Amino acid sequence: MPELPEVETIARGLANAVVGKTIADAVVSMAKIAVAPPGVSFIEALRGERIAAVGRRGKFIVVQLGSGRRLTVHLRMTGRLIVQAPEVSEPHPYTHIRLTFTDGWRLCFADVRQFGRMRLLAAEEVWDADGGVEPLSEDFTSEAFVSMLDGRRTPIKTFLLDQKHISGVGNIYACEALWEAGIRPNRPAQKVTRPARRRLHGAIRDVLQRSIEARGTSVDDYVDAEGLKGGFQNQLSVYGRLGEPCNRCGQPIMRTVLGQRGTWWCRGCQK
DNA sequence: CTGAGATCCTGGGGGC
DNA sequence: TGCCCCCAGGATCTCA
Repeated sequence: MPELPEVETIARGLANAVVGKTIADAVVSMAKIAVAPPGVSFIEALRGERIAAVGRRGKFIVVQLGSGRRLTVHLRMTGRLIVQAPEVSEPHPYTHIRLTFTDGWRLCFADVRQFGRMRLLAAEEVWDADGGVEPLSEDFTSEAFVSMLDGRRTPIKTFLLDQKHISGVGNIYACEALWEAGIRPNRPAQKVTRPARRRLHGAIRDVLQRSIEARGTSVDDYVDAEGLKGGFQNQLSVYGRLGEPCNRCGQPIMRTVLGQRGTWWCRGCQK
């Protein structure tokens, strides 16, 4: 499941690989995956577009095009972006969209479960009005986070997963940050003490930053745009570690369900 | 504001 | 061994 660190890693790799290239042609083999503004043909609009830049917003990869239009990509659980050299002939399995550049290189969007989307935006289209704060930006201050939790009765972990509040945190990093801060995932957000909120704020930033440095977490089969696995799975403290001893207190890691999501935590040191 | 439940999909795991 | 059933999971939507 690509979350902020994985999406950041992919975006950086993609920037290296495709910025400056010009799209010669696009092939869409599953229509629902490729979304365009009303009356605009996804394929026609992309022909001749130059890739100006590649960035990230929350869990979205944002491709800036020469015309001022943008392409946003959300990978959901199993989506992948693959850069292929001209000499690679066999298509990647489950490829639904393929962009071919004028130099013969290709960018493929593949997705087993078909939940991901590639969306073409009009030049001035506002698309992330509801998006939350970027947790690694300067706007995400400790004070801002502390007050965000006031009056929220929802479990703290559910709060962290809501992209309207904080953009880019998913299941893995919500679990890890709560462990690092020593907070029980089902604690109502408003009941988290102020010192604990400050610890959590630091833990979110720390865990995301460390994962970016490790090029993300490869559980299931996540790989970046260059086909490389991440390394943060070796640093996970709770996620996916049911029954294993806690690194901090030795108690076995628990798994419960919160907001219909698997949740891993330690009864010994998360209060 | 909040939570519950449905929806979208398919590979793979569990059960028999 | 083989087959069927069922479920995970991010975002979004409806309903209570």
